[in-house]
Amino acid sequence: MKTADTAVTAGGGPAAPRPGLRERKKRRTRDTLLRSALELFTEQGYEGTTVDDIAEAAEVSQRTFFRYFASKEEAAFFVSRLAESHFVDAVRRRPPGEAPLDVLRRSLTESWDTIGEAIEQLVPLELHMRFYRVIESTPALLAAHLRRATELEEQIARVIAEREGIDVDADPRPRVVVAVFGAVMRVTERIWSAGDDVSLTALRDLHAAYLDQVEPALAGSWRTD
Amino acid sequence: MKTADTAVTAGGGPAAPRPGLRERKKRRTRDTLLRSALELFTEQGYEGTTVDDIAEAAEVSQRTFFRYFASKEEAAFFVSRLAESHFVDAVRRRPPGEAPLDVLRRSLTESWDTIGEAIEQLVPLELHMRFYRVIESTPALLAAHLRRATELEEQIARVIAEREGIDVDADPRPRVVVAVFGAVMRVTERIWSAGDDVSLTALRDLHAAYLDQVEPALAGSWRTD
DNA sequence: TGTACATCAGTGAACGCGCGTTCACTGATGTAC
DNA sequence: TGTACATCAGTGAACGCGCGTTCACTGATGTAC
Repeated sequence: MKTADTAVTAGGGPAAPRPGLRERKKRRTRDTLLRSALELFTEQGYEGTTVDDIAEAAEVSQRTFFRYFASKEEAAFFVSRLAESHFVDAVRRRPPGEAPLDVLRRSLTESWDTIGEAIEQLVPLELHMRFYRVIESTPALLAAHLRRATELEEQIARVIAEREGIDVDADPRPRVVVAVFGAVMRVTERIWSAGDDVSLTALRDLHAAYLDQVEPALAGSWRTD
Repeated sequence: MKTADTAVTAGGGPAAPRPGLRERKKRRTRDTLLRSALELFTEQGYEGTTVDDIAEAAEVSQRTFFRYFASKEEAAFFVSRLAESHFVDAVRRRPPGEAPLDVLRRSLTESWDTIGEAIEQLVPLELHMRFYRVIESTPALLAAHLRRATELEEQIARVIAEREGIDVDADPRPRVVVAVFGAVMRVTERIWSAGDDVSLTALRDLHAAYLDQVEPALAGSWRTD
């Protein structure tokens, strides 16, 4: 299984020349496939949707689907990939000297501020949010999501270590702080996906509240409340 | 996909009457399947091993494999399941009043003390340790492992909440402390599996060292070292 | 503006593969008397 | 201890399914002159 070379082309790059007709057609085909996939996934479930279903909904051949996505899973996580790269970029841009945990926290806030528009270029944001809940409730997707999250964490730990000028393999702190932050993210994602409020705001609030509970949760005793 | 009714029968129960011949044969068949599976997985990889391969190695039909394990994945995680239930039992047995993080820490130490023998009843411990590294290096298995870990964490969070007499859905702390603990576990598992020392002791030491780094990692600034 | 050629997105059909299921059956173990 | 019957582990063969691949091909877009 090779990775298809469908790069996430987010807006924002410095005035890319308008792509040719062929290029625009390609992007349209890809976006149609993507939207069809997410719509079917949310309507009839991930497992209940075959690649043939998606191709048919997008009115292309199954062969064409695989030209754009190396696998069904890659299509499912295409938008997430975009969001993740936004987050990593935000981490890279934080001013030096900022405390690591604050770097993560602020990068998240920052990337959430802008990610919405970027996603809208690809598929309706509301569709993405609904699909996010499908991920949480589909064992195979949740598993893949967690594995991907682990890979992202490793990447971010390296960025943090570099910022701090330390060796990621010698000092446990970069991986630990990122793992803790990620653990809180995943707990809140799960709770959010089980709740009624599908909005991004609800997820953000939940995450902030839980992050504030890390210190109390690790405290010696909980009796003090 | 239904779960096969192959309960993990660990030793320790109060003097179970010696099972009949049929029962002993069943256990032998299951253990042979299990050992064959783990051996093949470590030798030729998880994906490189078909269910037919396993059945053939165990000298039974493929049909019989599925009588014992609902899926290939279930066989892969059979031993892990045993270890997990040991851990949960240990958590349940901690004296009341102990701080939640200490409960987790001590339960792990305690269950690691005894889990080795229990595993040996099933398959050679050394084989299990080697297979654990296969999990970490096989995307599909790592994904499944992480999903399972998440489920286990939810279960433990409920036990902790019950101990503390609080509502797991109203108070974030149980899920947060368990998630943080679990995050450290998984970071250390990954590092351990990439290293040279396959021993359980190495994993234990690494975990203890990393757990001690949680507080420093969350500290405002790292400059103080 | 027009022609000739190169590139490459999309096609259709067929295939390989392994997981997990279904069927009707055999023969060993367990139990009742 | 022996007989008759019930239970149930294991069999063999075939199948359905969907993912992802392979093949030789068509026709639209891009480019050179």
